[in-house]
Amino acid sequence: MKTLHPAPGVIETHLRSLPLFAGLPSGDVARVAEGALLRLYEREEDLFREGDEARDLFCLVQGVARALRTGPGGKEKVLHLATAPGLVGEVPTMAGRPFPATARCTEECTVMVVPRRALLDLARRDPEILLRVLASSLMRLKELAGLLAEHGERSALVRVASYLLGHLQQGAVDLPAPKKDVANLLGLTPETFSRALAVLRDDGAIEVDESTVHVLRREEIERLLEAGD
Amino acid sequence: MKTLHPAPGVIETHLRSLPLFAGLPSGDVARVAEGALLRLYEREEDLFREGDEARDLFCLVQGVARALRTGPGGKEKVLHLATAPGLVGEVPTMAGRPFPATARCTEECTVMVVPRRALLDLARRDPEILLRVLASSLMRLKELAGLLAEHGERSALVRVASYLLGHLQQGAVDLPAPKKDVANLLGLTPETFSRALAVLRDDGAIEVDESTVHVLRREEIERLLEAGD
DNA sequence: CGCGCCGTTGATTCGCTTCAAGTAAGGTGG
DNA sequence: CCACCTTACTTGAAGCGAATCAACGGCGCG
Repeated sequence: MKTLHPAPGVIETHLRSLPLFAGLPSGDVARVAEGALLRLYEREEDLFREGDEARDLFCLVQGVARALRTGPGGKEKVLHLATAPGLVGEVPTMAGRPFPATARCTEECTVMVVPRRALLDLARRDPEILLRVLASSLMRLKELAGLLAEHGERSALVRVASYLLGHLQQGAVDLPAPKKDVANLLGLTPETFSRALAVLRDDGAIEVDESTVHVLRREEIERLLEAGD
Repeated sequence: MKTLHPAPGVIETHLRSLPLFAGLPSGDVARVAEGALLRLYEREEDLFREGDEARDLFCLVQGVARALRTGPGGKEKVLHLATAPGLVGEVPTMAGRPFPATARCTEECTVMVVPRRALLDLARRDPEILLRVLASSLMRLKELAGLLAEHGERSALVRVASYLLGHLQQGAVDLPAPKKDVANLLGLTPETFSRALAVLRDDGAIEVDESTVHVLRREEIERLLEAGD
C-alpha cells in the first residue's frame, strides 16, 4: 500500500463523481476533501478485514475489489464485486460498526480514503446523506437476498444465464473479475462455471473472449431462464 | 387482516418497548403513536410483498413472520425469521424504496403499523434515528452474508449444528417457526433437516421435543463444527 | 527457461433432492 | 362425536448434479 499525493483539486473531482456527494455545496465537498487521502493498493491486498472497526470510508477510484467472508477452513465466499467508481464499506463506516466482511483488491486499486469523522460532520450539517447511505445499504441487501434465493433453487447453468442477462450491456458482458471470482460469487466452483459457459458456447448462444462474453442469441438464454425455474 | 382499537396508551407502550424508540422524549413518542394502528394478521397473510412501495413501518408485537423471496417457479426462499417484539421492513421504509422481499406471517400476528410520514418527521427532529436504522440494516447485511457464506461450503449437518449453537439459550433452542421454515432458512429441504436432527439425536447430542431442541452434549456439536469446515 | 496461476476438460464420487409412504395432530362439518 | 381433510414431520429408496480429483495447455513473470 502506497500513499499518493495528487495535485490539489484531484480529490475533490473524484468526490464529485460519486453519487453520494453529488449536488453538495462546494464548501462541504472541500471540507470532506481536506481529510481525504489517495492510496494505491496492490493486488490481493486488503482494504479492511471482517471485524475491523470502521474508521474510514473507502472510495474505489480505479480497479476492482471483492467483498468476501472467510470460513474457518480458509475458503472464501465472494459476496460482491465492487468496480470503480464506487464506495466500499460505506454502511458500517456511517453506522460506526465493525465491517461485516473483508474487502480485497482483485487487481491494483486506486482508493480514496475519507476519515469517518469528516462524514459525521457532513451528516450533521446535512442528514440527507444518511438517507443516501441507507438507500445504498438497501441495494446491497437486495443483492444479497437475490444471490441467496438463487443459490438454492436454480441449477448452475441457469444461474450463469441469469448473471449474463443481468449484466448485459450492448450485447456483451464484461466479467469484472477473473472467472474464478465470478464463479465464487455465483456459488460455483471454477470448473462448473467453465462447463456452464462451454454449454452456452456450444449451443451458439454466446462467444467467450478473455473476460468478455458476447451474447449472440439472447432468446436462447432467456428460454433457459423460463424453463429452468 | 383486522384493525384493532386498543385502549389509549397501549400503542405508546408497545413503541417504547422497541430499541428504535427507546430513550426518546415522551412528546416524540406520542406524536408517532398518534398515526399508528394496531392490526391482527392471519396465518400466511402478507404484511407486504416484494416490490411494494414502503409506506409504513411494521412493528411485530406478537407472533412470527418470515422474510422471503419467491422464485418464478413459486418456490420461496426464507431470508429471515422475525420474532416479536421487533421491526419488519424498517430499512426500505426509512429509505423510501420498494421492499426487497415479502413479509409473510407464519402464525397469527399482532402488528403495529406506523406511517412513514411520522418516521420522517421524527428523523427530521432527531437524525439519530437514522443511525439506528442504519445499524439494524447492517445487522441484516451481516446475517445474510453469514447465510450466504455457509450455504456453499458447509454440509447440512454442520449447518444445522451451527444454527443450534448460534441460537442456544439456557441449554435449549426454541425453533421460532415450523421446522420446514427453519430448514428453508438454512437452505435445506425439510427432509434433510429432519435427517440431520435425527443424526444428532441418535448421537445423544440433542433431544427434540416439538419445537424445542434440548442440547444434551454441547461438546459433541462443537466438535462437528471444528471438523466439518 | 521454469515456475505458478488461471482456465478448460474428463472421470469419479457423494450428498442432497426428489419421490414415495406412512404417522400424527388439528380443524371442520355433518 | 366421529369422519374427513389438511398440514407437519419422519423415514426409506433412488437418481442426479455439482464438488472433487486429476491432467493438460496457455500465459505472465522472475
